[in-house]
Amino acid sequence: MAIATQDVSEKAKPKPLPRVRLELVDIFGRMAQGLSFPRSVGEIYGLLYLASAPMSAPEIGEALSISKGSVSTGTRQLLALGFLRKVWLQKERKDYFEAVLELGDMVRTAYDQIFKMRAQNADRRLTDVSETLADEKGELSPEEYALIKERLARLTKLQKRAKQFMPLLERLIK
Amino acid sequence: MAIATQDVSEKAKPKPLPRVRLELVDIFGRMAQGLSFPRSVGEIYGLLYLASAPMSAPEIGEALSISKGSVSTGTRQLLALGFLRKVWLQKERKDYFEAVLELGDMVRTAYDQIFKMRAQNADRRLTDVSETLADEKGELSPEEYALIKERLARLTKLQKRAKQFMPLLERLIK
DNA sequence: CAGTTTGTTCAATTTGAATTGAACAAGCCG
DNA sequence: CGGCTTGTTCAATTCAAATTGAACAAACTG
Repeated sequence: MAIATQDVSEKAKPKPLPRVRLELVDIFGRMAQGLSFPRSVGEIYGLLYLASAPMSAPEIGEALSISKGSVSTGTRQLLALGFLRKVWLQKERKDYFEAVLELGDMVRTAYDQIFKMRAQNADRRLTDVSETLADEKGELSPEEYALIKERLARLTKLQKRAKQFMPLLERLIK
Repeated sequence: MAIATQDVSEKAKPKPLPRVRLELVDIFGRMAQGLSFPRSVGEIYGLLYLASAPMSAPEIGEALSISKGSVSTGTRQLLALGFLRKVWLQKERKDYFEAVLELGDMVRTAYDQIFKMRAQNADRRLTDVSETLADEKGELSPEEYALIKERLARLTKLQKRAKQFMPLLERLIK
């Protein structure tokens, strides 16, 4: 009877992650939080970023001790953002995931999706306010009307500048 | 006996805000959330942005129906970020606040405080990970070591680019 | 087909941040 | 001084987002 140097149980060989990987998981987890994504989303990416082979959802859940549900929603988000790729490994039926390493591209995507959309939104809402002001003109004292008008104009100007700025920024990023 | 057309109670004449102002309060509130600040902080700024005169803390609380505590912490944060100014109005003993309208300047401040600080942080942490990798070299298979090393190098490169990028961005902003 | 594994969805729970409100400190006024 | 107003701090509460876990669906396996 051979001396078992390691637990060689039938299926699970969870083999703890090396510290480097744990640290990167943590870093990306925090980074995600900072960008107001769920921490777990960042952790998944951090885990896969240093993986030497694609990992399956159950493996990911195991390694990070998070639930099936979280892995499922987390990977979905990351796929949608283009941070992860699905990989069909041999004739396995499981899904496998790998990190997209080209983070530069991702920055661009994020910029387009988040920043640009927000700018548009802000634009629309600011227009709405100006309309409201026009509607209310009668109910406001002339002084108040003038003051508000001036300040809204300020905001609009600022926004115009921001808009001019964006293509420049885009060129730099790309 | 004159007919009271309005409630002329002894002290509080809360006079509801015009719709324009409410809308801007809402916009700035949401914007704050988007930038992961407390909504109330954005609302306070939005309120003051269209105020025709400085407002006291109790007035702010009243207008937004938020508590003394929130007003106190909110104004503190906004003052710290430079979005608000304290104004000593005549010989009043209350503090009065007014919005700093130069939002362009504020963008600069925010950039310095938030973005720059984050970049530094990421930097430090990435260095730490590389050190950990060096420590662990012995415990990793040569292949894994090589792979991790390569990927960390990628991140470091990305970060260098980001760093080079920053002064450019700064020049554009200023 | 029954049994197993994988993955999704959603209601319940947990967790963490924002907000409240009460206790306290400080300044002013009669 | 005693009462009144203002402002801060902090513990308790509330609220929203993230996470879990259970129920379900789908795909494969013997």
